[in-house]
Amino acid sequence: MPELPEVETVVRQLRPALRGRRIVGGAVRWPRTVGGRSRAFLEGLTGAEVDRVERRAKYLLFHLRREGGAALLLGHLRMTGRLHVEAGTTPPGPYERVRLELDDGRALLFDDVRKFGRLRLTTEADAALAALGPEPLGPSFGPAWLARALGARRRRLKPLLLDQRFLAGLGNIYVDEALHAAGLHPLTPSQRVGPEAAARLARAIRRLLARAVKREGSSFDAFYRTPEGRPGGFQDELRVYGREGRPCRACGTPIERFEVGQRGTHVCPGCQPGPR
DNA sequence: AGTCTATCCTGCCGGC
DNA sequence: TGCCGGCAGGATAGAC
Repeated sequence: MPELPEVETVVRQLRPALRGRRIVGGAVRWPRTVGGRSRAFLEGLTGAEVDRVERRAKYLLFHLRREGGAALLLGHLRMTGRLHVEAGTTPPGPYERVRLELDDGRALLFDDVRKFGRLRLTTEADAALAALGPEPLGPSFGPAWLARALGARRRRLKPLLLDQRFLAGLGNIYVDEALHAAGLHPLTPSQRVGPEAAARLARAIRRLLARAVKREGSSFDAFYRTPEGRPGGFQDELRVYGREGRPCRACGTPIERFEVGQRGTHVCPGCQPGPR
């Protein structure tokens, strides 16, 4: 599933192909992907020039220059979304939901098997962006911030770390991996995590994400591919996610899987002693 | 304030 | 072999 490292990979690969390009037309094959108003969506985009391509949490930000002023095309891949640039003559695949034609004869394609992904035309003041927590690879996140933030909440670690308003960019895979790397159990109440453990967790999160970006993300199933069509490489380095019943690479204890907040959760009982 | 449930979707897998 | 129920999962809304 696309989380921060996967989205960062997509942004990095799309950036050179899109910067300076003008959108000359397009087609919406599944209106809900763009919020239901396909006509307004395409009219708002046609003629716009892509200024910058950036990432914020798991969102892709396409900053646009238009005659009527600046705008923002906001993308979210959710579970199975895929954005890639292909020749404009590429026939639509079975899961193509949106296509934006570019002035160089190519096209930006949005494929999405499960149709949860979204493209939305908005502005930089979008409420969804304003509500996000800090970037785990950014300057405001670190051991001190995390220790204070965990103490200020009374929630179990896993749902809290998945909450994008608390910290933006982690998903199910990297939360499980970060908690294992820090030796923390997902059910631990956040206010019971001391400064030392919080520092360990903060460092684990940064190290993990940076490494995963380097490996172009994790391709755990058939869904995630980079825009250039390659699978990521970080799945080879996963220590708990998807490894139920197999021995922990650190201590040999079989990895266990259970539900936390309706999420498949993986722990090593040896490395991550339970709370209480 | 925090937790739980349902919703959106489809492909895939296990059971029969 | 084939049908079918259940599951996975990011974000969000609403109930408790």
